[in-house]
Amino acid sequence: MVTIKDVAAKAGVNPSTVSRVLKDNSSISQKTKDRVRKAMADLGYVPNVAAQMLASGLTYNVGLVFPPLLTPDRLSEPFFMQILSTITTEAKQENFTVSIATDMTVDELVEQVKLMHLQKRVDGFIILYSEKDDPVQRYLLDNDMPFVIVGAPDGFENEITYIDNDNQLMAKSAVEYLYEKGHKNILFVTDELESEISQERYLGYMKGMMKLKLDRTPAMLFDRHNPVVLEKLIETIEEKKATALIIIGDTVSVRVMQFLSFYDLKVPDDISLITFNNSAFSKLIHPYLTTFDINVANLGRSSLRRLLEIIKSPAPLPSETIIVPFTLVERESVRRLK
Amino acid sequence: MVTIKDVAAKAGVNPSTVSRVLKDNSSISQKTKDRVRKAMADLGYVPNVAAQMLASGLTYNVGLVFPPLLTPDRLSEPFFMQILSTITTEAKQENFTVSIATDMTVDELVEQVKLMHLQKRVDGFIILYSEKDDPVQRYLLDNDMPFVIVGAPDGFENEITYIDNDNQLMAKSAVEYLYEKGHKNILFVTDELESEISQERYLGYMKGMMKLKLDRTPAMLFDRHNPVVLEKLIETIEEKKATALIIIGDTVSVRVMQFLSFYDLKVPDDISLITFNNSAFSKLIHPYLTTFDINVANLGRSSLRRLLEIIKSPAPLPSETIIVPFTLVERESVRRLK
DNA sequence: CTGAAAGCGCTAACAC
DNA sequence: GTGTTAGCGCTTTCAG
Repeated sequence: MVTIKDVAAKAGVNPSTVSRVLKDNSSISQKTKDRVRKAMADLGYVPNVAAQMLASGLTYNVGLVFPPLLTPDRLSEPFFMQILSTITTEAKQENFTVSIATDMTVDELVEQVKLMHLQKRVDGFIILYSEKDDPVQRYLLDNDMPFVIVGAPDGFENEITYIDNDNQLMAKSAVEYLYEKGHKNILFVTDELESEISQERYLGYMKGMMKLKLDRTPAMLFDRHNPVVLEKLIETIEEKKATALIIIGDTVSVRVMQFLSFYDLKVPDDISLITFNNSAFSKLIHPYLTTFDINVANLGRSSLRRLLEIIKSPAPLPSETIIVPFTLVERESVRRLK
Repeated sequence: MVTIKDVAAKAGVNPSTVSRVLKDNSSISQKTKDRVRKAMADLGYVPNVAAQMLASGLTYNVGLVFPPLLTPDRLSEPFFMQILSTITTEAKQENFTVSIATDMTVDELVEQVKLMHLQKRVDGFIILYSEKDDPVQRYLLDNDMPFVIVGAPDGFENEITYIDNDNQLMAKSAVEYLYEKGHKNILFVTDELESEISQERYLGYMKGMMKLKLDRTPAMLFDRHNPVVLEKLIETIEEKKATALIIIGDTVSVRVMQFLSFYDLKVPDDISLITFNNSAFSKLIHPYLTTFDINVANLGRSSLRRLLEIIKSPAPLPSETIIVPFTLVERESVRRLK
């Protein structure tokens, strides 16, 4: 194995000089930098991270924390692989690597995170979910470990950095888009009401409807295992003469579409549909879904960038919320009303 | 930070003794082991991995290599998140962590793998795809880096350890299952013919049909962007009076189902459908799919276990192919013929 | 069965 | 600008 010493010998300098060149230290003359770099290249030198870690206390590794898998289906959402992939790619550019924490429950998750922290395996974390009173957040906060959260702020807004889309604005835009297409009787449909995402999007729907002076309806639940809820949805559609649905996400939309077909409601002929995420599901079957692209690549890139800034900053950085723009992808599920 | 020295002092022994206790070295008396362990617990000692790595050369970290994302949709398959999650969980049990390599092309991928290897960040790799003449495999082989592959053997069978299902047997079982249900005119449908998986499953179909003396049809392609291929599929179904389709996977099946509905063919009333993977897609819309569960948890566990054996073994271990059993999940897409 | 001591490869004051 | 010199925390011969 070729070490810093070999390089130093070959370049005729001291090991510490080589170390400085590695860090592109400004107090080394260009001339010796060139000489040392040449020696490195000639010898095929690659720094040993373990040694670097031990000496510097930095790991050049970040931890990526997935949501607890109580609902295993959740991980089937393409979002997670997408963001994993963009974060890893981005990290490579910065010479960082990525390690994973994933488990069934928050308790096991916090154990993993704790271990990674205590063993000094990572310099910081990116968390891919946000829950109130999350023990993982609590632990990292208590131990001054840098971290950012991808998702909707949910408490701690002033202590934690969040990276997210503007879900309210997105839902509001959905209303406006449908209105432009001639729709006025619009319903908001979701499969759960607790999450920040669902609440924010519902709020955006309300705002949009209010601004356009349209008749607002409380959020409709879609639970494929609950007949009364399903019944209620159909009733409301008829009663309100709804011509368009804003649905919480791609996956749910596919299910809703099939559900509607059981009642002979065709999308988009009888009813239009607009949704969020632009995942692989939106092009699974026809009609392909008109959907908001949440720009996962950008979410991933921003979260890693910001985390590295926090890690590298000597003084604690102020928390902030970073908003990533979205775009509307028009496909086949919305039709223009005359 | 509490170090091995603090523990040694507290327990009244030499640091090297503490180190030995950490490794559960057999030459330490039970008495001192107990004493040292108590000291560790009291002080809340956690070994510093960087120091361990540097001194021992081991990292207690494995690399997980995802397929190149030329076809980004591929990562939408729930398989990848599932196996990522089982491997990480399993690794934690063994006190290992997991790092990720994922990128757009094999060339970038091999760069990442190379870096992880040269920097000595990992002790070995698990590769989640197999391609002929894959540069990643080549590199690891050339550099004596331990690794295993999850997927179908595709060359190098004698040098590399594979973990996979028996895809031939699975497809053969599909034929037999359909036959029991009264089906005789059975077609095999896939979205691509090149991969080992698709070839193996097709071979299994052929074997099964042959054994039952049924009429075999060449593999049918399903390409949603190619009208002539689609046309051909429908023609063949009519011509052969097919009553059942064996389809390469869940995702494709959902698309095929919708395609069939355009021609007024209902599943399972007019035509039955059996498929593979048992991912979230198989319960996305009705009829829920009858599908083979490939037992991802087992694939993940076996691959990690085996990799650790290879890593820990002083002498090179013989390569082998590990077959993980599958199970059939009966749902709604196959009906019994009278 | 346990202790002593020499590193593992690199970093970071501190000199000059 | 560059060299000197202690370590970082742990492992691993080698003694005894």
